[in-house]
Amino acid sequence: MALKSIRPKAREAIVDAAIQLLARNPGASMNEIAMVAGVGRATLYRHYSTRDELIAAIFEQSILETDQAVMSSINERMTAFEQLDAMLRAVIPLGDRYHFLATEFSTAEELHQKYQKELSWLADLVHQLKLERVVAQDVPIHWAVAQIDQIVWTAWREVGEGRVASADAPNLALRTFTRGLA
Amino acid sequence: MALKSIRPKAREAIVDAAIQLLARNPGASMNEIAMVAGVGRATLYRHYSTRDELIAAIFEQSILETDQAVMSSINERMTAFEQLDAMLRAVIPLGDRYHFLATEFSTAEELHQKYQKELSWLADLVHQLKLERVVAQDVPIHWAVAQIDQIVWTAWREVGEGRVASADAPNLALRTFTRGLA
DNA sequence: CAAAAACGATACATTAATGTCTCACTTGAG
DNA sequence: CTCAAGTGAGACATTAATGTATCGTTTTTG
Repeated sequence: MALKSIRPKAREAIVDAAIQLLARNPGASMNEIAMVAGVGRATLYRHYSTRDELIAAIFEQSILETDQAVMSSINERMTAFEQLDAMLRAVIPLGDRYHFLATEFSTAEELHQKYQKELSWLADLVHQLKLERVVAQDVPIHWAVAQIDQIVWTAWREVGEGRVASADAPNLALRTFTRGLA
Repeated sequence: MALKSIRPKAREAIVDAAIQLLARNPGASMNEIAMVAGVGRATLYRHYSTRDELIAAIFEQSILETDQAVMSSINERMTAFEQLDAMLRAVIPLGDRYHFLATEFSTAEELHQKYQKELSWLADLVHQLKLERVVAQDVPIHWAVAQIDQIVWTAWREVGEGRVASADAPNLALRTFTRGLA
């Protein structure tokens, strides 16, 4: 027999599969997740002994990855507009992870705080964008944050389904955010 | 004893409760729905003998209500832009129903066709908006449709949570769609 | 007021998912 | 090669939700 499943960090495969499934369908079962991860259900439970634990891990990893992607793509000398641009380019390829955060699964306190921290970072960015007159003064912060979330998620999905080229997506997203569809 | 539950069309109360719950949490149980509807679980099953049947009913009612709301608010003499404006004003108060459609629960064939019909109506509107140069030519149709969905849903939620006045929401939505947040 | 219809409450069977456990097998490190 | 750790498969108990059925009560209708 030729190649059976190599075993390159089962945990990664599990987390990836879980993000992929749960971002689209929050009710996906442990069984489905294990199958998509190419792993036995027992193995899944060996790594994450409950569903909540798995979700918490995903949540944490999603925060980590998006945070790293964003932070390594921006620097202090950029304007807020440039940061928004860079952030979109960095985050759209991680759209599933990003959206997982936005739909906010977990109710665990510790994770909720990390999530709030991410949110307040976004709110700060929007605040800066207002100072730079990229965003109008009378736009509610929550509204702007919600728009960013949805634009990232939509961009990711459209790229994934082949309706938008991955190179075009960040431009389309940025433009939609600032100037709408006109 | 004073007033016990009057019985004004249990079906309406059930459908309303189901839309309200399922729009936010697609995994809501029949028990929760019955409780929110102020109705015994048995009564719920008397009206809708399976969960799928209930969801189909909600789906149909959501299409009906949004369709009526839109159609009675527009007419042939309006420009596409005016129709978009009227449509947003009519549909934002029905945001939960609208979003229920957008997340597309049911896989039943008949309902799927009705849904596709709604979608193609939207796509036509976007097409007209392009002719009127309200939407740029190079914006993908799916992108525009997704933006409309999300803007309606966000507007409804922000109004529901008291962060935006209901009178302001349609303006904010329309403006975000056409000119972005600038 | 009286019959019929709808209701709430409750018990029950069925199903699907969660979480636990065991056992035989594969892989990798020493 | 050998042994320990990790794995897949599957049996099993537990739990939660679904769907069915019954019974006494309330509401409606005529």
